[in-house]
Amino acid sequence: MPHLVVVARKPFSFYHTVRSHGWYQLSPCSWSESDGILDYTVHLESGKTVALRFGANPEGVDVHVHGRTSARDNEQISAITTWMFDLDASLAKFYAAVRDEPRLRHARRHGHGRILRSATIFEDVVKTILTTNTLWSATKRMCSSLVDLYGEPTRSDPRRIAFPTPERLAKVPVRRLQRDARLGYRAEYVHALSASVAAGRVDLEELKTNRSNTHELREKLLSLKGVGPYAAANLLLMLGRTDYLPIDSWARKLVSHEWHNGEPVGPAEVEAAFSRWGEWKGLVYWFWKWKDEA
DNA sequence: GGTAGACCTGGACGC
DNA sequence: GCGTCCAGGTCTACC
Repeated sequence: MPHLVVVARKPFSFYHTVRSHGWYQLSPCSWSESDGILDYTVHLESGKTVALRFGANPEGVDVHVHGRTSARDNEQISAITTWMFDLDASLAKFYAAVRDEPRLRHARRHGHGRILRSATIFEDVVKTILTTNTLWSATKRMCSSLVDLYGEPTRSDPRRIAFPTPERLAKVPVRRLQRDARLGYRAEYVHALSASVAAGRVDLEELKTNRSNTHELREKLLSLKGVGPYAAANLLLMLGRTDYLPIDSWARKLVSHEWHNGEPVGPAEVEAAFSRWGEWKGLVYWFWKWKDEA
């Protein structure tokens, strides 16, 4: 079983990066709290599907690979690991910006600032669409259904399944996505996105290295059906762009209890609460220690 | 540009 | 167990 160590820029916390948001609960991720192990299955450019086991390492991330891989596969696995855990991220400016904020005193100590990603932007966009207008339990169910029904299993263990490729999902009729995966009206969005990516009309992976300003990137995300202001801001954060707030009902609830005595608030109040943090407001919101959890 | 209604599902609640 | 209501973002049609 090949074993890789992928080096992280310090400070880095494997645990807090995995737990940075709910992605670790979404298939094909599987997290063991007691062991501190994140299992993940991924489809490689070589056509192989491999099961990966991520764990903490003093230098960064330990990766155990189940299955035979070539040197080139291992290079891709290292790159995927670096991307998923944002190991190259430099957070010094963020820590400097929040140094005097009591509610973010924990940020540097915990290595906060990284947000767990999937191997591909396609997977993250689909998962984000599945978080909209629904309960978290339904998001988990829809995600598991997509993986179980249309994902690619590894050769050695049929229970280890990678997230379906755009090509695979593009071949599934919308009605089946609605009926079998029970995506509801989101089935149209997922199908259209998959078809566009599979046909080469939309290149999501280039967003990983896109140097455009955040506004242009946001416009590109908003052009995808099913991606609105909340989903775009969420995806921007995952892309390392921290100047938009993912304002959903949860954000409004937190801000309401933090600064408005539980009175209902709208997007304007959420914006106002974090506007002073400028380019960092997305990260500040994400890692803010709320009154209720203090 | 702003707003209302539809979209679909799961959970809570009342009967 | 069944029916009803509501919450959850985004899209489309309309003003």
